[in-house]
Amino acid sequence: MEEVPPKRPTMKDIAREAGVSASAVSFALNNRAGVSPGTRARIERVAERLGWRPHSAARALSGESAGVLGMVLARPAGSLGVESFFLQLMSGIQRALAPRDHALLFQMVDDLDSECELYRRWWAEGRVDGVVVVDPRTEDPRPALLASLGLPAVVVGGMETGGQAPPTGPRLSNVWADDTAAMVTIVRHLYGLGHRRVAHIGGIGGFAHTERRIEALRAEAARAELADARSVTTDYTDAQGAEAARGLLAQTTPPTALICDNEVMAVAAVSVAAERGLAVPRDISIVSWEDSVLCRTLHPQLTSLSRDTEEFGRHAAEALLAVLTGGPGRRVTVPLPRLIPRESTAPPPGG
Amino acid sequence: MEEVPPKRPTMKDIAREAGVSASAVSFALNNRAGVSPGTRARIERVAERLGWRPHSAARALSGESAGVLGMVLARPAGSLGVESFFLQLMSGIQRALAPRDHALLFQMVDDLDSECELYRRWWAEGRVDGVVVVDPRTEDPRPALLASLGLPAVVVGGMETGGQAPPTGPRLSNVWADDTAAMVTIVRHLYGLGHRRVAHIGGIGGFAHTERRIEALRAEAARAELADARSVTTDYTDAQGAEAARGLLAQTTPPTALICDNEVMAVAAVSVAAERGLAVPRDISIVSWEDSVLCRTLHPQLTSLSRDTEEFGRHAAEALLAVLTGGPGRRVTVPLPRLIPRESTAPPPGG
DNA sequence: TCTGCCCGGGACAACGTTGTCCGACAGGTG
DNA sequence: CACCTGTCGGACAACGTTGTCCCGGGCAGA
Repeated sequence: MEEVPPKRPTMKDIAREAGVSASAVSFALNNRAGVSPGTRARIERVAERLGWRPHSAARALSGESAGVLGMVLARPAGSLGVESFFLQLMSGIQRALAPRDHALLFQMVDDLDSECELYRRWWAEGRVDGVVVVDPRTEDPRPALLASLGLPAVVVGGMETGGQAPPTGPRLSNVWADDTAAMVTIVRHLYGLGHRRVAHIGGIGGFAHTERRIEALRAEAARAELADARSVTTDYTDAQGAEAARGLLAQTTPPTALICDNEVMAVAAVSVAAERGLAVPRDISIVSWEDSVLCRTLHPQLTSLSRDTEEFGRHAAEALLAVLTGGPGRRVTVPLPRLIPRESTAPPPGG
Repeated sequence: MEEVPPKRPTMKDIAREAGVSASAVSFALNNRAGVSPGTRARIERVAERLGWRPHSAARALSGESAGVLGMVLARPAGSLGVESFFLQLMSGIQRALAPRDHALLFQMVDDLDSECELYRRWWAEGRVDGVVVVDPRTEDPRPALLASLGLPAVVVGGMETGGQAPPTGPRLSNVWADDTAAMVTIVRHLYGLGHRRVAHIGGIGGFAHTERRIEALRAEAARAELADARSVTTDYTDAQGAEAARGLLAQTTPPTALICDNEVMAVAAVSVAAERGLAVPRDISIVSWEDSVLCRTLHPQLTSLSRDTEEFGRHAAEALLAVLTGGPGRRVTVPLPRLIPRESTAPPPGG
């Protein structure tokens, strides 16, 4: 029974022990001039011994940064997939944040409106110094909202479509992956194997990266003279992935290869193929845009696009911290993902 | 170019507009007596119009709660699986927290030591009001540490082993699932199908729930006179899951059924079976302790133990909030998970 | 009409930091 | 010996909120 309530040490405690004033302690511990080396050392020693750390609320209140970044994930209730993407992204963000003494406030909400509402609340409550915005859309209200609130942000996943100017700003950075180039890589891999009818099971329509991939497939198909390279949008779930696969494979001249925007839908597509008596990769090839344990564990192992998502998160955190310290908004492009050919892609039947 | 820096409204602003003092505003907005109904209404109207929200740091500083709960996930770098468990748990926690105006500070670290270090830091910085502790171990330093810091906590996943007293305390609650009963359910399902040689690919040794499941299998096997019901511990990854499955299936009298502590290892086990020419469920039955999209999407679909993880998270949040408001530490048992028989379990060969 | 009481509401301290200002004291110089 | 300059360090306000204290006015009872 530890009934003694442990008191966290404050600067006042340090000042008392070191025989100086509170301001001297503040100067010493913030490495500011105005304190003799001897006193500074003594103060630092006492602080160390007492295990002192600055009280985050007090620091935030006196104008310093709160030391907290926010990240909101808008997902309709109950539609949590098994994508490892977000957990890995967060892992990367935090690995960059931890040494800089910043923490991550994370919240999931149901939709975009709630997300915007939450940004307003966080701003009004002074909770966060900046936010990480994910799942950018082609028509996205968030950058404008955050700019109007003066809340620094980094958009993860790029935002431009067509020739539009990239939405960076004085307090907005942008970290993105080159989906267009990635799609070209995939299509050429399939083309090289002999495929001429390729279809794409995409993610959520209106998401910037979904639209970019659709556009990239269309352009590359036109260039390579592929027939009817169509894209279908889904909500990333296995159910809609399966439904999309069924629709595509039921056509009179079905595609010989499917590109799936995440691994969950790729697995669903494999199941649908089996259900229709099609063997992978003999009768149909399947590519997953996301690599994960799953893709390597399953049989057949899935040909996947592999990117370093943790690294992605690290870049995002760095970009946001740079904006926080007053730097200009910048645009970072992460390395192009690699295509890892495995067992699920092969020449098409009769090819 | 919005160059005007938007100012967040403070109580002072409200006081000025309403023609009262700051303390009157505080009284009115906190529903405390001492303000006439008319003045109260006027103040509330102004606050509403200005979109005022209490500044979290100021509130925290003046002795009120910070409105932040913390959750640490200790995972060795790069061992993030595709388990949807934690994301769903967090989702549930937040759904309970949001209406109570609490936020969740989330951080991932490499190991248990870093986790303890982080609790110390959070405490010293006054960052959190309480923490959610996951992955409890049989020998766990965290409850004692948190108690010594006076930091309220809820342990998710139960902690007792054997007849030990459940570690609840004045500021410690405990939300757990009855793994023993769940294991009994699984074993009886398999026994009913005719299986007499069952093995268990468990999670991380030393984790309380792993040890509980191991013990439960041993006890139930003894009762039902099953031969050699052995358990193997792993790190939850596909790699170790596969290795464990290989080891078990290579025995001279291999088991006819495998119980896997998560879905990733269950999938790995299916692959290993295929690799050895064994068909699921004809030659070997496989049960996954975790249900997810994956288990329903794969072929054969996996017989799984299904629990409402979001509900689990909600219970955890409620229990922690109860402790925060001064309630006694309590022990909550979540509903027993249901076993969902699918295609991966069937009578054993020759059974 | 005077005394006592209750109640609305204002002034002020407190929380733990940071930042500004200014006094004290040491050293060197005229 | 007096003066100036530079540095060390203390006193104090500020941040936005909550909590305590107290004052003044209205009302009831004597």
